[in-house]
Amino acid sequence: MSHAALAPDTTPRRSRRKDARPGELLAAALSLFVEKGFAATTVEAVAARAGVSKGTLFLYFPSKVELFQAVVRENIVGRLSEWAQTIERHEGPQAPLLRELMHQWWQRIGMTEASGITKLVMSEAGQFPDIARFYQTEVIEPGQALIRLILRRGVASGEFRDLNPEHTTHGLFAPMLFLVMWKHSLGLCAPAQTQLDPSAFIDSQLQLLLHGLMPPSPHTP
Amino acid sequence: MSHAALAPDTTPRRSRRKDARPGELLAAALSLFVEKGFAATTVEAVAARAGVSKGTLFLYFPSKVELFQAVVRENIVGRLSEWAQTIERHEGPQAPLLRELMHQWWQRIGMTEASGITKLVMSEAGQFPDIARFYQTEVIEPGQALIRLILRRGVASGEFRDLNPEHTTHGLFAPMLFLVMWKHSLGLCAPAQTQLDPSAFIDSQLQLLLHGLMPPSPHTP
Amino acid sequence: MSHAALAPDTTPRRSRRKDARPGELLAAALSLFVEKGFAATTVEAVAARAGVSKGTLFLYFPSKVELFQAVVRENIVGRLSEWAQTIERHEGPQAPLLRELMHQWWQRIGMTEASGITKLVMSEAGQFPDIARFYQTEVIEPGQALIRLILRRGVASGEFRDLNPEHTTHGLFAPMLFLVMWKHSLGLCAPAQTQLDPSAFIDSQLQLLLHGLMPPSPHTP
Amino acid sequence: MSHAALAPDTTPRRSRRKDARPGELLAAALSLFVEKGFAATTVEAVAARAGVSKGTLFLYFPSKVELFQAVVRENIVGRLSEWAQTIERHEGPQAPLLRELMHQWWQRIGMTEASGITKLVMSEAGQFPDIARFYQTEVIEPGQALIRLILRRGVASGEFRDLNPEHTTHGLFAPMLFLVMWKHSLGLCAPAQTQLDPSAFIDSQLQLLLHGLMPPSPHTP
DNA sequence: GATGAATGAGTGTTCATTCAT
DNA sequence: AATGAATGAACACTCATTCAT
Repeated sequence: MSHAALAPDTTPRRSRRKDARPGELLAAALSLFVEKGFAATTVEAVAARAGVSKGTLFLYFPSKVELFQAVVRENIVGRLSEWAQTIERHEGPQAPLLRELMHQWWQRIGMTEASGITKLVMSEAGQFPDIARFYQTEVIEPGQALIRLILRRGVASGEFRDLNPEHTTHGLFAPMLFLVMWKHSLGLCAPAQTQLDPSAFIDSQLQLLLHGLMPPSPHTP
Repeated sequence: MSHAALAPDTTPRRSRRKDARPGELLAAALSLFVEKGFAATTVEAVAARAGVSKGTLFLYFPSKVELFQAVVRENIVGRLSEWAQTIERHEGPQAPLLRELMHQWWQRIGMTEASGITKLVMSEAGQFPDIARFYQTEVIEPGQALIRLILRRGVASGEFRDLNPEHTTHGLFAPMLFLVMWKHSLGLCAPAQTQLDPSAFIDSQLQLLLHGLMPPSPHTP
Repeated sequence: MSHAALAPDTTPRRSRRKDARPGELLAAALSLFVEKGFAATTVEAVAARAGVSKGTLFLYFPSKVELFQAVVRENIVGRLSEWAQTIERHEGPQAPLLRELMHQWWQRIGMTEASGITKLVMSEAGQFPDIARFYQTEVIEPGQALIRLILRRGVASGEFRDLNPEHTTHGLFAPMLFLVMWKHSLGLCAPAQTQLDPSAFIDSQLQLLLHGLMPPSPHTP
Repeated sequence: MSHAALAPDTTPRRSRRKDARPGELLAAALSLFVEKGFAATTVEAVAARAGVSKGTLFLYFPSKVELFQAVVRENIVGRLSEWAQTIERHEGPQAPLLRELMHQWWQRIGMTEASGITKLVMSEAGQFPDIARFYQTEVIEPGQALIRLILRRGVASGEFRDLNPEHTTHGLFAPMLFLVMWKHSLGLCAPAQTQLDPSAFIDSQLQLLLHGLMPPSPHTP
């Protein structure tokens, strides 16, 4: 309608929008799936939040299910590599590293919108086994591998006892999972006096776990 | 499978079925709710699995939500009152009681279909506030009250230290929640070597927690 | 179950109830149909109010429609014969008779539950043409005949002018119909200041009509 | 029936239909509501009569009740504002205005399908309080306000006596209500000789009312 | 005769999906 | 590529009617 071609803006509107579309749709879908779950999210609402029509959504994603799967895939990759580097570079005792990582997890994932992805995946995994497999492979297993690496190093240096590594790993995951689910479900309607201070909770759980990991104090007979 | 085919059909058609109906419907509802979640389960499917028509279901349960609540009462709330009695009657130190209760929980809820209900509630609480409040009121709060009672008794007798009761309660719940979510979502597709022995996991978590709860033993040099 | 046979009550319970059943059902149906209309009345509610089971109702009335028709028929007959006698016996001017009859109508029909029948018939007539015909034949036409008789007598004696009798008859019915419909529908939610004093309204309408019926005053040129 | 069969099908399939849809749906809804009443009319039947699917109806009207309200606005409320203008602009005596308006009412509402709406509301107001309140607010009260305005002006100019305005207003409505109920219920099966000429009936009722409203003429001996 | 458990065809309403434009 | 009008298969829930007991 206007003579926009004369303007210096050389990036053509159409094609830039075209490239951006899937991303805008995925972002809209992410926030709605997190907010309302899979069933209660309508494709119309996703399209509206992305500023396109319902038909356009189906141009990029052939069905609601495939949109959901694309959302999960899009938002899972590449979260762990940073921590992998931190761990690899770390020198000194492992306990402060564990403590640091768990608090970082809370700051960067647990307390942010990103924890909604975890909640989403856990909630809908039963209906979408391939999503569960995907998350298991791409997130859970690499995450557990990092933890096991720390534990192995601690055992090797004599800082930790040589306990069952599965139990310890899961024992470290359990409070994080608990916090995520609490935040996104029942915590929403828990009475005020049951409210939870997540950082303090992490601290207390870590203290228990680290104490359990420590070797029997040397001056015990 | 049995030789029953030769026997005349002795199942009474109407009057005697009436007593059995609610149970059949509750069983069908439990398995479908666990399998598909609340929103994705249709009352028609429940009725069909119970071998009756849709209308018949509404003869016994006035709505889908109340059917669900009946399922929860049947499978979970009932157990809580049993445990309340066990706790009330208990004499002696609290640590073995906690251990016993957590293993009973695993045997009677955690490892059964009923644990799917907890997963369902955590997953869909956001969309069905009625259900979330119901579960919070009828299950979570009474359950936490039982735990707090044990903790208080332990503190009173000097068996436990006087730690933050919220953290301890949540710390006891976290592994159970972890097991439930694990079993019903990601665990479904975890590789064999990551499989978890739930009883042993409960044991190890309890050991950590109980150790953390014990007062500094006076006779340690 | 009891030895009631020994008691002196010789009227057998069974048969007496049996004879009373249809009447109890009709009474229950009448009040519910008046209260809620045809569609919104359930046969279950009728049976419950009559103190019998749903199945029993269908023993006496083969369908909801036929129950409805029986209710209307049962409650229409024999209301007018009294007034017919009053009119026949009346001597003297007709105007006070009309006035007396309309106020009696309000006292005996309009303000009582009976006006619900009229409302019911008018409301459902479109769906039940034979009920409409029945009411027309059994109530409306005899009623109009009575009015026409009065008018004819008034004209014969010179008390009334010789106006179109259809218009006058309908003009006398219109305020009664208006009161009935007002009472049973919109009047229910009219604001307080629009409330209507039925007796005063009848008076004012009668005054207009009677004035219109009077012959031109003799001393007018 | 027409020669159109030879012409190519020029009815545009989608985009141009959109403008016509609401009107087609409203027309279908009007005739079905009048024919069967509110409760007995199904949205599916309305859609079918308009030649669209059930879902399409909900594209234009968010609920059955709002469809009904749109029908009322289209067919009745619109007329009221026309009359409001007529009344406002009117100069000279009020009596001919009243006469003109009542005849217009008969031509535009009373004798058309639209009068069935009034009958419907009176019949089903008890079961659908939303509809009753809506009609009361949007039709009855504005209509009465118009009548009261005319009466007030007539009293102010000395054309009318200062009678009870409620009774006079209701007295003017009563014959219209009578005609509507007559047309849509019992009149459907009244014998031929009882048939009513509505225009003449309106005339005669108006004459009575206007005569009653006139002040005692000062120059009568 | 009387019961009440059981049915199944409908209700209004929603929403993923299609397709002519 | 993008639209948005149109669809129709669900869904939870109701209720007149049936029929074995």
